[in-house]
Amino acid sequence: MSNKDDKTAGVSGKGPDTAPIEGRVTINDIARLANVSKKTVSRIINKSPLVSAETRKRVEEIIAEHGFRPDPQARALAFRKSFLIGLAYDNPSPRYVVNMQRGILDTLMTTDYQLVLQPVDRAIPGYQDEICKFVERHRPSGMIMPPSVSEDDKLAEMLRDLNCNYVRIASVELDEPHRMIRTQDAEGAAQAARHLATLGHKRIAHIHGPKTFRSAHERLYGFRTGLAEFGLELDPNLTMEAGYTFETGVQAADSLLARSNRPTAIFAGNDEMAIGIFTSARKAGLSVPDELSIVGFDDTPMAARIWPQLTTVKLPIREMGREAAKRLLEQLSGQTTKFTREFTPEIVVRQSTMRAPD
Amino acid sequence: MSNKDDKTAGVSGKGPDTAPIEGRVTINDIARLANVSKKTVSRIINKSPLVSAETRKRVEEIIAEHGFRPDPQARALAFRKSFLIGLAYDNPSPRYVVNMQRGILDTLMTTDYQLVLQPVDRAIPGYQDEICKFVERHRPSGMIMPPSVSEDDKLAEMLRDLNCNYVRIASVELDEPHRMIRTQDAEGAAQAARHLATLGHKRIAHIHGPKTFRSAHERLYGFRTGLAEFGLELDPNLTMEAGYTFETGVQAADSLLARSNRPTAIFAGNDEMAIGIFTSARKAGLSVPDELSIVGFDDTPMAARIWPQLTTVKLPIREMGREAAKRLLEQLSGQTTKFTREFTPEIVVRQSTMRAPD
DNA sequence: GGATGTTATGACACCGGTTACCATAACAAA
DNA sequence: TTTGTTATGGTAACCGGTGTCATAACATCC
Repeated sequence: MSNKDDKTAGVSGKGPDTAPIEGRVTINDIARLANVSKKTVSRIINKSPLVSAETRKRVEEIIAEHGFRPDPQARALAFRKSFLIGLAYDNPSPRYVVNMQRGILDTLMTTDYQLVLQPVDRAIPGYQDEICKFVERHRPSGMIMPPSVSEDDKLAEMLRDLNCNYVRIASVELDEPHRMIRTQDAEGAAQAARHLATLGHKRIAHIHGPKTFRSAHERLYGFRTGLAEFGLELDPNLTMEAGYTFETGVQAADSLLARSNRPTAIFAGNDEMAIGIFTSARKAGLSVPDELSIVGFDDTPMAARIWPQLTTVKLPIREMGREAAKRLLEQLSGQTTKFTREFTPEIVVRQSTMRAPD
Repeated sequence: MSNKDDKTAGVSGKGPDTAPIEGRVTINDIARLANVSKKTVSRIINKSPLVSAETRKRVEEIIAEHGFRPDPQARALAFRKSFLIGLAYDNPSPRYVVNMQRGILDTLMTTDYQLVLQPVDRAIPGYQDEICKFVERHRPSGMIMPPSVSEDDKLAEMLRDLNCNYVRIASVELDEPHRMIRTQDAEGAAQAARHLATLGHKRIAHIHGPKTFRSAHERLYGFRTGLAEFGLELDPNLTMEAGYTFETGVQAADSLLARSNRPTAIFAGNDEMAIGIFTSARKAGLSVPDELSIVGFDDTPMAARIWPQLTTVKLPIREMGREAAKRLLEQLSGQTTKFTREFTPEIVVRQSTMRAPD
């Protein structure tokens, strides 16, 4: 085997060695061909300013010519930092997860970073340790956390202690701006409120998600605010908590629709629960939207497939994933942005809402 | 900084060095504490038989005591193989993707392997190069390919040329047994046929997926076979191709239901298209299941949420992911199983099917 | 003009594991 | 007793990059 790691490269001064390269192109090959030291090539790869323009140009040409790209594994070892980005999530919606992944991958595509998945269960006490163990062991370059994992301040603190970069996606400003992607859930919920108020509804109910989700608070708050703009108040008796799932949505709606003066419209904290309301309404013999208007949140694919199609509030999940990854890459390159990136949801009006009866 | 890489460790014979360990525990620390060489520790990690039982026991105790685990990055560099498992997929269903990921992660959880995602678009010519570039660059330990990526024999060949382990999940036996996870799609489709035939349907239609998906062939074949058991034939005029999506499902169903002697039952190649049939039926003013029975394939969550709930054929996706990863790990440890692991789908009867009218 | 600073570059150890190869001890065979 | 095997463990080089420090060339200062 030829000694590719020839330490005398660039010293003999006899001009570049043009011996053929066997196997993968390494930094040593480039150094040998360019008649410089490994270290100089390394400097160029890492954009160090301590290289003359002349040398840089020459080496860059050789790099391009041979299609050299530094081995991520080797860099990982030397940098004590892998080129992995972790995604820690507990969101139960496949659509949300897949779109988030897609968005992140959109951004990572052109880089050397890889996305690795870290699904967790927040219900398990000490679940944070699992993530930290991953971070300690694999030293990812950063972590991305969508709700509700993002809402765990303790986890964020642990990551900071481990000196691990991260981006949190949440509906409230929980962290420094450069570590946040913010969604204006309250504004989305307010839009839902305005839509229903405009249609003349007065008895309006809200089924919100678990109090452990900040988004549940935000959406409740925004909905209340939106109604207030029309002089309406959200009746506490018509405000129920459910588990962001289909089944709990059915249950909550069953209870609401059994009342003597039942609501004419219900706003659900997510589409899963909204679809549960359809089922409940059917059981109660109520026609949607004639006798009951329904609004969801998320715009899952189901929203457009169910009948009647669900009016809902839409967040650009994929776009958010893209931005989260961009933010993380910014952090990795040392930038710290001053402003939180915000995403405002938009209501998508379909067929599950209409003018209030009477 | 103390010299942790002390070459004299284990030579002095003065008993183990008990100096405190700073930072992460490395193989050198273990070697020093156990009073043996790095190499011996390495042998033990890699289960080499060339170590005495006594030494092994002692070193293993020290490893356990200090919770030492070899650094994946360093091993990756030395092995010229990263501890990543790639998932190359193009399945449009988020549920499928997420469950597959979950299953694979279930198995990988207890190992040092990480899952990285490689979403691709088979429609792009040369998409295989993208995967191969990933393999060349990151040297994953293996790849897992669910349909329809799994059905690409050229890709499989390219991976073999790159000496990359892989497992294919498909509805037909495309490769050596140890590289396959097989789903009995034909049997699932036959169950759908039997179910409809038993309900007395005669004019039965089938909307199958794109011919580029082997599963589309298998399901068509199985459905035909199942009908034949009841002396029924699948009318070519009632057999249509669509794109495995909601929209194409609507279109195909529109055409079928517009006919003078329309079918009394339709079996769709997947749930997405089946749900499209609901929409089409509603447009045509047909009541499901009274006037039209519908059967899907996949048992997506939507199947149980839509009304009437969809009768469909269910595959244990997550379990399949688990097994695929197990297969891959077997390959990596040198085993080659003789038998293909097979999964047989099961029909889930819900409310979208009933006795044929008349 | 010598001391000092700055820039470009290289030598070398190091990251934390691995393999290739060699050394030695224990034990069996000649 | 000598030689040949086998079991065991050690050393050095290596994987492909990085950091630290030294040095040479050149510009700047008093």
